[in-house]
Amino acid sequence: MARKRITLKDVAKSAGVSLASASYAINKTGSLSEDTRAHVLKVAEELGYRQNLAARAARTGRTGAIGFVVPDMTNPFFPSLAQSIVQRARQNGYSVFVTDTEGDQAQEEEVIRQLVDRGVDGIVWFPIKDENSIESIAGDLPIIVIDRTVNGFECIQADYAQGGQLAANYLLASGHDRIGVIAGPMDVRSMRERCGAAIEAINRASALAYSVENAFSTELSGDVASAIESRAATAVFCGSDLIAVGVMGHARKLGIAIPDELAVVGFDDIPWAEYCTPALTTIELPVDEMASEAVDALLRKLDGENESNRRVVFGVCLIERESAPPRK
Amino acid sequence: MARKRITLKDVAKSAGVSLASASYAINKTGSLSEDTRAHVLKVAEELGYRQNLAARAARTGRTGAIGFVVPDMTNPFFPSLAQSIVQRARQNGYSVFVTDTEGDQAQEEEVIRQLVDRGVDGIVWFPIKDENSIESIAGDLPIIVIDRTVNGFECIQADYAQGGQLAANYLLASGHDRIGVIAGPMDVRSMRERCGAAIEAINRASALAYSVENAFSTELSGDVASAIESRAATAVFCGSDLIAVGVMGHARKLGIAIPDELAVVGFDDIPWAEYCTPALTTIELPVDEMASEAVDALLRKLDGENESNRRVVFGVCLIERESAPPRK
DNA sequence: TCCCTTTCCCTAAACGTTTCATTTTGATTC
DNA sequence: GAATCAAAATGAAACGTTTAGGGAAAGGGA
Repeated sequence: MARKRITLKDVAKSAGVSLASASYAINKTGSLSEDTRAHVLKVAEELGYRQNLAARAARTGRTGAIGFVVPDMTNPFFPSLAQSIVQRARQNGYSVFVTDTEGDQAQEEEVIRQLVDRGVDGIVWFPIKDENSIESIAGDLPIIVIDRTVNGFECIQADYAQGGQLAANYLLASGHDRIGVIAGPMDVRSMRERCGAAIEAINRASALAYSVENAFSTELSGDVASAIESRAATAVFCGSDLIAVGVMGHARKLGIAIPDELAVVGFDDIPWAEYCTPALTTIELPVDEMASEAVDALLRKLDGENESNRRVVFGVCLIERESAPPRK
Repeated sequence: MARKRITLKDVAKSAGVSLASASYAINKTGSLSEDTRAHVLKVAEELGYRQNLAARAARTGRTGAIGFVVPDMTNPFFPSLAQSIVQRARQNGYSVFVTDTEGDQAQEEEVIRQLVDRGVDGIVWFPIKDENSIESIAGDLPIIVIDRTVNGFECIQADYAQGGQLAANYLLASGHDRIGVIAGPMDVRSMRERCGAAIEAINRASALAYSVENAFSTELSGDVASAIESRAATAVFCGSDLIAVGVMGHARKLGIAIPDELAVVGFDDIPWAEYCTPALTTIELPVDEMASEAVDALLRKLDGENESNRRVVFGVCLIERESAPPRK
């Protein structure tokens, strides 16, 4: 059953050429006549030859694998991000090691170190925190940062500030004049940007009812809960959809009608936003594009292009659903 | 900046021993005195030596990597499954290539072939279909099947029939005597099992109102929509949570109150089930345990244990939430 | 005829490991 | 002091590739 693996040597012998020629033929490198190339390829095909990528990696120092490091796979961002990254990488002949760091920075370091050991050619990294220094472990390995901001690396992001503005302006235009902001953790930069922009816009209209902070979770802190109970706002902008879901749940428990008594706008457009009751109005990020760009940027870097410290920002848009209808 | 990578040769030289001894020391194999072993390890540490796993793989034929093949990453199953698999693998020194086949069997073959080329030591496979034959491409590579049933491989599953029964009995015990079943695609075995068991139990109580089929999706087919509109049932069991969400949405649109006029039970306990409105009563599968067992089984196989064609079945349980309260 | 290019192919070294087979070491026994 | 033996250490081959450098054959110009 387990017949021996066909090696390049077998192909070469069977085709009556040298090992080198066989290699050139397979890799379409070197100078070979069309005839021999075709002949070798045909023989390889017949024999069912498959490259041994481990050996190749040993020789070339390039594994054709990249790493994807993510703080938490259950982050609703993750699936579509991962899907796009894996697909895009595969189209270019790369495979992807996916690793979860459980939101723990020690594990994050460890994971990256392991990837380096494995000899990945590069990493797409969704860091836990914005500030970070992993040069010591990653050396000069090409790394692309996604969603967060880390100095010294190319960063792929969405225009969070634009998102906050969009949401705020939308609520203002709908006639709300008492608007609350329920932010996520303000130590992550993208959160500061989205909520900062929202608060600024709302403030300019003198419509800010309150501004509180919550974890990236549907569980609400006491502050947030009492802000809602106060009914000081007729609309809220939430720093993430998860929070928005929590807010809607709590409001329902209090008998506050959504959207009539409280309009809710989220951020991220996670897959379930569409299926909440009421369906969540939210800011959509072009996750697929971001993922593809991350891979593309990484591959470019692998090909030696040096455009370090670039920061690519993708535009976002507002998805109107039921939790915050267009006109009040 | 990019100082040369430290190789085992450097360590050996610096420690004043042969390459072989260095290797033995690092791998804790061979016969070495405790003294030299410790000394080599110390030197390696000082120099910051890191094994080149690609080279090692070339020599040993084992890469320390496994593949995880999944039909669709946006399947709500996926994140927790992936998380557990990746974690468990990492604890045992393995890294995981994650790949999405986009529900396409041609791609599935292609993906598996690529993994084989990469020299993965084994694969955890969530197949698209139950019947399947990939021996030709996978050869004698250790493979564990998860969730589906494929002959010739060890399969890790949940007790779907038990789940169907639980749901049916729960609804019957709650006093329902006209119960509908909205199945998912019946060409997947686990769906046949869960719905078959449910229908049987309901039939025994002569309470079956209707039984229709839908895709794995929140979009409802015409059949399903009209079944709901007919109001022939006071409760439905849905073959998957996604379908249940779709049903609840449609019912709401028709003004059918949930759970009062229509109780709904789902299957899978996807992450959002808890946050639906009303929160979805559903069957929970022990996803983490299944994932861990899959990895463990694979690792056992890699260690030469031969318990092929085993079928491991995990028990499930019913989670009571609001969409189908305990007593009517 | 001689020499120079070009085209094609080959030999052999290298990548960083592991591991087999062998040699060295040093203690123990006669 | 020689012989024996296990333990410890080593030399070198192997894994399946890639690739630099060289050389033979073929063609062309003088």
